[in-house]
Amino acid sequence: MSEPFNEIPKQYNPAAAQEKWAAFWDENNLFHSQPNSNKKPFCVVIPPPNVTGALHMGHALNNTLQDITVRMKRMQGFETLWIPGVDHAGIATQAVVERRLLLDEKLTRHDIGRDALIQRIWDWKEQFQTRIISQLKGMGCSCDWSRTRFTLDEICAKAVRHFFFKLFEQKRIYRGKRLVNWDTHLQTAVSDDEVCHETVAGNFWYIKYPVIQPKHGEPEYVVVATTRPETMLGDTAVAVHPDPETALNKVIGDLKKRLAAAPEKEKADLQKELDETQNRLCASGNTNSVLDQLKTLSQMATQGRNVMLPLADKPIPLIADVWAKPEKGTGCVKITPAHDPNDYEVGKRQELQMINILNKNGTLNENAGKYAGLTIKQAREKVVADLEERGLLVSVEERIIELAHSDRSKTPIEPFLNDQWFVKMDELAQNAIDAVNNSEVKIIPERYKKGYIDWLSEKRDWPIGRQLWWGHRIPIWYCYGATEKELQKAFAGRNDISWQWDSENDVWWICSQTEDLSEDAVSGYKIVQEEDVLDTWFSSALWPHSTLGWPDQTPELDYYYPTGVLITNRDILTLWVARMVLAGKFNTGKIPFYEVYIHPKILDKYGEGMSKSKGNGVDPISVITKFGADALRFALAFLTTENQDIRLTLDFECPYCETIVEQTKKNRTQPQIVCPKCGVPFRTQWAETESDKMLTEGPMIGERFEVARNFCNKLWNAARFVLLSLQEFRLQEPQTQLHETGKSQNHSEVPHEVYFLEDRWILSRLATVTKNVTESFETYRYADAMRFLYDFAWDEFCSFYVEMVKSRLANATQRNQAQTVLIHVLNVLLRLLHPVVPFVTEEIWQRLRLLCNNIGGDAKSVAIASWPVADESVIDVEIENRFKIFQELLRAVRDVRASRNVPPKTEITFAVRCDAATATLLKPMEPYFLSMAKAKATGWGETLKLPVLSSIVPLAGMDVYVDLSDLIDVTAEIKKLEKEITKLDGFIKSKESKLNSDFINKAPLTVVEKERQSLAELQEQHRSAIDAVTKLKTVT
RNA sequence: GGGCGAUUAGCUCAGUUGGUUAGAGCGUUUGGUUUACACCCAAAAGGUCGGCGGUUCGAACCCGUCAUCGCCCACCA
Repeated sequence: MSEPFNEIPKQYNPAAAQEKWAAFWDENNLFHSQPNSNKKPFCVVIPPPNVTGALHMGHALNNTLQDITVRMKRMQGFETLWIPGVDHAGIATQAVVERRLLLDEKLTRHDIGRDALIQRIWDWKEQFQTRIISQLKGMGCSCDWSRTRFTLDEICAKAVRHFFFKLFEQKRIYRGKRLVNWDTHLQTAVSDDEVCHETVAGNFWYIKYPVIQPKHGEPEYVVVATTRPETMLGDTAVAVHPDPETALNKVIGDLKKRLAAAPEKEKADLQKELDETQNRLCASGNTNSVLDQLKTLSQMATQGRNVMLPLADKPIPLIADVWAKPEKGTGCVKITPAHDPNDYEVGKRQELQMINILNKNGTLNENAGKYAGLTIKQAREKVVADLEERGLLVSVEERIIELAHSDRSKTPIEPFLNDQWFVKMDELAQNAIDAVNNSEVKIIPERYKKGYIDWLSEKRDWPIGRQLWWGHRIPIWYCYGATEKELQKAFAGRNDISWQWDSENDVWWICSQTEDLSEDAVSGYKIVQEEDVLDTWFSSALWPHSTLGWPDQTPELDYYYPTGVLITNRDILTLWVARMVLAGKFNTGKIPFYEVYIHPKILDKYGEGMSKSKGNGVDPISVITKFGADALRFALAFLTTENQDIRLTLDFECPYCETIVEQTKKNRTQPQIVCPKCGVPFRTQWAETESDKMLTEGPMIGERFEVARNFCNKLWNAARFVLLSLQEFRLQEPQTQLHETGKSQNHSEVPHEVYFLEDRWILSRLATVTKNVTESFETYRYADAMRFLYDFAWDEFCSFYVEMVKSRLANATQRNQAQTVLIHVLNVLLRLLHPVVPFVTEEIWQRLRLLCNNIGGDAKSVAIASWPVADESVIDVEIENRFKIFQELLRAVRDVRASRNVPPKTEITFAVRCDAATATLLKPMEPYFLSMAKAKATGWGETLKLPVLSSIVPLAGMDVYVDLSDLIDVTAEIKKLEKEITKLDGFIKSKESKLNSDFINKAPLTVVEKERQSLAELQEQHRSAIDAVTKLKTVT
């Protein structure tokens, strides 16, 4: 120990403890785990953070909760393994690196090529993996760092290959067309999550499509409406509802129902909508009703009639499809299967041609005829102009439309038809549904189960390809022209190669389970690998078993799998959790984890989620620097309740003058902020330029972290008190083995009389708290556990037990026993707190261990000391109730002191009128009234010689008379008592009426009895208050 | 449009299966350097539990409904 004991600082120094104990745990390999047949396994896999950037408070929460569970399990004697790692996060990571490339060097990925880009992403990944791991270590996470994995490393790659190969062999993988969100600027597909909808001013064009050879009574045109006229070049049909009358009537019926049930506010709008829809049924003047027109068109559609697609000048079919809603627009809709997701579905149903009119860079391609080469915007203008010229434009409406934009490039998204690899979900999804439905996998809180089941129940096939460079490349090679015999010959004797014939494209798909194939693997033909990479979730779906070595039957897989619990965020319950369950079942036949705990979301002070794009994310290290890792963890755990998200109000603090600079939406993304008070600029976490980085960083502060920091310091000081006492008076041979294992195993053998009331009280409370804390942590009720610990440590241990034990420590004959209990309680408390505040507890525990040798058994760290087990035999309700009376009395006396402004050094005297039993109980506590309230008791019991001038506090079952002699203000006393009497009157009246009602017949007997007793007590209090007033009045 | 959650003291939140007078921290007020702690101690003030209706002997809690806020999913020719 570097510090001599007599120099225990008054304030806990988190930075020093963090550094020292992190190194100590590391050197002693405490968190390394290996299969051990003598112990039960407990394994947790980290939700691998994306290597896109540094961790924020959301991660801090996630990992704090995991570490709490993991540390507790380890102390409970499980062979505990927490596997760390990071995720390559395909799209997101490639995008940040590309953006950086463009920003710094004005280059695109096409300029530098695939290999160079990937190299840059690896560099990025190395940088952020290092940062992330150091953040996790800084937080105190007890991961087995020797098992750190990356979703793109060889071990994970091997698992990905095996998974893919197995799916391929079982014909669960197929290739199909799919519309992707195409970012024409970045020239990449982006996921649905990376699309944001923005409202923009747009137009709604009504366009005539001429009917080819209209018969008598048939319309000459079909009018369709669109916000995207240029896409008409890719139209392959116009749709009308097959039975518009029924459909329209159904809509009208629904609207009427909604109208009847709607709140007043919405009625006007609904009525309008209903009127408009109903108008479609009626003919006006000499024109047919909308419905009649649609009926005619619907008939024409069934006859296989065509309309002329203007500008392209080619016939396209009029089709009947339910997608065309008779209540919307003109009731007819143009179908552009290659550029609209809904139209694509129609196209598939109706077997329409799908014409892609776009190039990947967002210009029109040769399918657009004379419009080829124009940008979308140019093409739109030209198309509209041409239509107008030909008289085919009916009208234009202005309209606010929601347009999908790429989150990354902020340019509009184009739905773009692409070849895509899919995994069939039917059976796989069903297995994952079953696992949750039959509670093999338990989702906590249970309400999240529904989302999981609903999502999987759609059984939508999983598109697994991404048009990216960063990721696991799809292990498929294309071979054109070869015969199956040639393939058989090329891969003779290889069971790690499988192939299928793609009849649509006349090509062989060759899938390799292990190694990459060279282009001449099939002699006489050049084979080429698929360019696309796999969806990131394809590899993270395997995380629980791939990290343990699957597909190899490693001892780890055998021992640790299925893992214990997965602790994660709610928004990846489907994308990730569901897929882990289905992949786990598919690959190993087993579920990946028994429990899934979904924790709250971290919100900022405005109630918004933290995200990189908003800039409201906060680096946990910034909080650690200011308050310490323990405070960070403590605060987060304290806020983790079952159904409330965590709102964190964080503000900047000027590093020079400590002025609080409120974080606003405006300044939260700025690299530097000028302190409004001292005028000196300081940097924030967003500092990027050299000059900004030179500034001192202003830490983020928040009330919740202060509270937590204060708690750590309180614990530190309570321990300091114990340690100082032990330094002065070394503990003699302990009377009992209370502190040996954290369990007061021998306590019940010790006669109760040996212990003082406060000893029995604190031991009873400790047992209860141990039980409560354990139960709460085991059921992921973190906030409950924290409350138990906080209240016990602060209010019961520090404010009462430590205070009361002081006099006994000064007494040589009583000292040993007091110290024994003190050490025992502290030891158990440290263990219970250790999972949450590992550093401060280790620091204290190690110091304690040096002074009393056997507090930890064999354990050299509290991290591997045994978890306390509540000894329920010491729970003593009677003692706890008695103690409550003492506390109440003490508060009453203190209150009199405080409210009468009696100087702290002035001793006061008091007497208590109570029954004999209470008197017997309280008499021995006299010294505590003296030491804790500087109040001397002059009498206890039924008959007392009472001081004449006293403040009287009526309590349940007793009255306290505090002698104030010359300090008393009789008028004020009377006033106070009269107020009390009024209050009591109210209570008594309400109780009386309650007891005169049906209550006594219907409520359970115990409740009625309780009420009766309570009334009696109130009446007694009332009586004594009246007496007191009478007495005081005689004095005046 | 579908689903989920929230609304309790000035602020941030607890509140077990319905059962005495609804709790905590911060903030506020008062008084304090009482040999662990001013990151502290002692005490006080502060709430018709979002509105309305219902069930019940009894509702912060259960049911209905309205209002406000947030999140997720789907969709918008």
